Amino acid sequence: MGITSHDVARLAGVSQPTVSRALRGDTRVSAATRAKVREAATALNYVPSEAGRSLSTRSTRRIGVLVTDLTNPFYPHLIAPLHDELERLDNRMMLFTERTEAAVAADRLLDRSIDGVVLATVTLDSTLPAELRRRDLPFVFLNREGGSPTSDAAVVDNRLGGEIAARELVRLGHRHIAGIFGPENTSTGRDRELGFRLALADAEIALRQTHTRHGPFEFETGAKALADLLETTPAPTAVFCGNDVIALGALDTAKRAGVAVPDELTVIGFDDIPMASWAAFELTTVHHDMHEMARAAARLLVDRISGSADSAEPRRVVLEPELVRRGTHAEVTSHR
Amino acid sequence: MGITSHDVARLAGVSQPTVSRALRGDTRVSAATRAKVREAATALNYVPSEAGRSLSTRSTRRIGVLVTDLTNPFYPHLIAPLHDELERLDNRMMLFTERTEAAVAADRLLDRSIDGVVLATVTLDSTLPAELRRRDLPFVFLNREGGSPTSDAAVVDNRLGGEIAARELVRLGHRHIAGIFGPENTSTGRDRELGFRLALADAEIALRQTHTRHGPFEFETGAKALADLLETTPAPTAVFCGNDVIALGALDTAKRAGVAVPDELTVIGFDDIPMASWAAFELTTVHHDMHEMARAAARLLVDRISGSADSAEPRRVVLEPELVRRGTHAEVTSHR
DNA sequence: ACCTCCTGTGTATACGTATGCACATTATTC
DNA sequence: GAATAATGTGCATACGTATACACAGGAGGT
Repeated sequence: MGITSHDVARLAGVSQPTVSRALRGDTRVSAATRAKVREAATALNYVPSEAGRSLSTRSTRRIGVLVTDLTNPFYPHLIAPLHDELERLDNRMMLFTERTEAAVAADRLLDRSIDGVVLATVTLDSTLPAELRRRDLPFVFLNREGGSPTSDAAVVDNRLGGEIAARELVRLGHRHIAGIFGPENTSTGRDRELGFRLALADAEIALRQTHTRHGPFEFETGAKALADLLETTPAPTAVFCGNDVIALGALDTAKRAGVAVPDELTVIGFDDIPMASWAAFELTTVHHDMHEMARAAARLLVDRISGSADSAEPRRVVLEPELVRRGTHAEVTSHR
Repeated sequence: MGITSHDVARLAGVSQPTVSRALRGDTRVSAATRAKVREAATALNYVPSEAGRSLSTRSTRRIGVLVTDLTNPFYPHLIAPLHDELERLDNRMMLFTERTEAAVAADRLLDRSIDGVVLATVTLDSTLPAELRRRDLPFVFLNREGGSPTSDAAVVDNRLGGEIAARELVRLGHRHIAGIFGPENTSTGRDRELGFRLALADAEIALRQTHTRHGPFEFETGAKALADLLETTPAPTAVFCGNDVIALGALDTAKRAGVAVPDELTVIGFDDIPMASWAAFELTTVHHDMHEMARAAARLLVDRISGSADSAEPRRVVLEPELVRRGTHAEVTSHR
């Protein structure tokens, strides 16, 4: 059935350990033997068994990636570069898309089939980070952070991003401002809202309770929330959305309701996913380098696993956001 | 470090094999012993080693999924239900997003770390299916098929889908018709084009060479191709796109070029991804049940692996497409 | 009381690779 | 030319789990 190193050894006329050494580039093996072994291995189409190797080396070169919802257009743009960087570092990616993140999932992570975990959609109240730490399974936060600050993480300066959005709205003369924020139990949701509120407060602009909504970072959140907000008086002239996907939902509702963007309503998003620049949207948004963030997370984790980040203090990579002005923002023309 | 079944055995005062039997629900183990073992396992937070189990059982309950590009909005909607169905069948998903699909990738698949493969972006000329068959690694085609017809597959009736699109354009009175098709070396690209051409021919409408483009199933393909097509004379009054993502690219160009859809140009897509129904697009498209297709692929593969599809002939699940009329189609009003 | 059968558990071993250690062979040194 | 060092390879074993098989002990039958 499966070709093993013993088969290769027999054909090459050497012992099994010599096969292992020859193929792994052990310098103590002679050139002649190495050639013989390589030849035999090729002839038999030998591929080393991953399970055997893992059992022996106690390392799998496999990384678990936890995401709640793949169909959210945001995550693929995080996962793709993450995958590529992990491959570059000679690790394979194992994707877990769990709605639950419960104890059930934990066993999947703790069966020693992965060397570490990338947490991309953790909530602030999740017990998973603590559990992983307790079991000595290395992990890194990507995009979102957990409650405990003593972990490796690759994130954006979300608070600054919120401030940037707020300052732009102020600059454009908006006074009736609304916010459709992400979940309060995520670091991204919380920090973007915090920065936004602080900068508005600095400009002495109130963010009314009635102009505030929260929800998951999904299209439907923006769609429903804006429908609500359009009913309020005074109607907001601008709305800041917790991320681009929410903003796209808001734009959808605006279009259906016949509200002109940006003439009657300014919309600002967060993330600058590729769709934001499509002609159908031309979304003004807070940009950051998602690819670099994902790659940084991969590097942090692999460093941690290899121990070159030797039980050192946690390392954080924080990216700078910046505003990208496109077509969904405008100065206030008339407001009563 | 890691807790093993030996540790559990010692604590429970039994032998290691008894631990294995007790935890796996072997009926020959007494209730009392089972309880003791369970208790010890819980106390120690024991999680069985995946590598040890795989080595012993020669099965990993892990499925490889091959996709070229995750950031293409189409694939997440295939991968999400695939993941869920695999989990439901007690298998884990291992994602491989390879630009290459070369021999490099093959070793990843052949190291016995997966029990089977879902091929979601195979080309007709790929040698991978033959290689997998040669190594006795079960696989299933999802969405696209390879050249060899003797494999399990879950696909759409793409030819019928192409015919449906063509008939609709004919019905609407279009005579100057264009096509932006997918790659000719994919079954989806080829069959949709074939069906489209056949149905047009039935209506005695010519599809001019100058009104035909091919390219990867990407946004840019549609965007660039439509820019080209708008330069031709007579300009097409309708364009059929190989899939929705291409169609969205075409809509993007139409919008930028000031071409009114559907008044001046009818656009029809394929797949009916969720974005197609967004207000920004309202894309008329050929719908099929992507979720069911993905789930079917998962079931076919798992059946094949478990051997209940005992070396039987290949099984194909073919889904029926149907037209969904939204806002990007219209009758021809004036044409010279 | 003997034999048989069944139930439950332990013993031995397989799965495939990697590595510490011993050892044989050859090269090096004085 | 003998002692020593360097080089290359094999032997034994570990990694953690699952399973074929042996076997002890008790139940049931006559």
